[in-house]
Amino acid sequence: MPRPSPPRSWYERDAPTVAVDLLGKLLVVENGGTRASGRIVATEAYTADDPASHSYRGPTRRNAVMFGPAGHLYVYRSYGIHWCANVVTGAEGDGQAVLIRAIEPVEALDEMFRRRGRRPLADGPGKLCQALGIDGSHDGLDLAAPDAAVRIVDDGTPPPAEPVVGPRVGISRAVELPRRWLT
DNA sequence: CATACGATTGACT
DNA sequence: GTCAATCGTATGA
Repeated sequence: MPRPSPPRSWYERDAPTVAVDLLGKLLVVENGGTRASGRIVATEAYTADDPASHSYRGPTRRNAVMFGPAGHLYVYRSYGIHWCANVVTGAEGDGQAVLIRAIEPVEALDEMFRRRGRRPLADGPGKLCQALGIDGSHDGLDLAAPDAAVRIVDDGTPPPAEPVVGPRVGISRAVELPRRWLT
């Protein structure tokens, strides 16, 4: 039997460590009676000492969840248009999170296409939130709760033996920091 | 109060 | 390759 959902302590490690361990896990969302999921294939770690991180300048109303306990979902609006989902990591008050950058669709592909209206389905942080139906109402959700609408699931698929460290994208500061991982 | 801008995406040259 | 969409947030007057 796969371990359905990692315990909170799994999320309480540093963001770069959790970012690598998230690769290969399933991101599962239950919405209006339907269950959609995808395998996480790209992540990026953000810490408070990173000028590109929302937490760099301390807690604000938007990033409050980042400074809360690990294992919660930090969802923010990007460019006034898209939603992006992060997993909060580290100790409470650290301001760490891992951005889910891409998934490979696994369950409910038709539902994803219905939500997206086009392909590709989920190869970017905004696209995967649209495909899975993640929005601002999920901000602060506890991923470690057994009955949570959004969960991280370990289905036994091993993580990549050697995750690739890729260049950071979509940001204008600290582009050189090796914090983005791909399978 | 004013305003510049973004952890993106999609359309277009 | 370039660029607009679109609006909440952060920052400074």
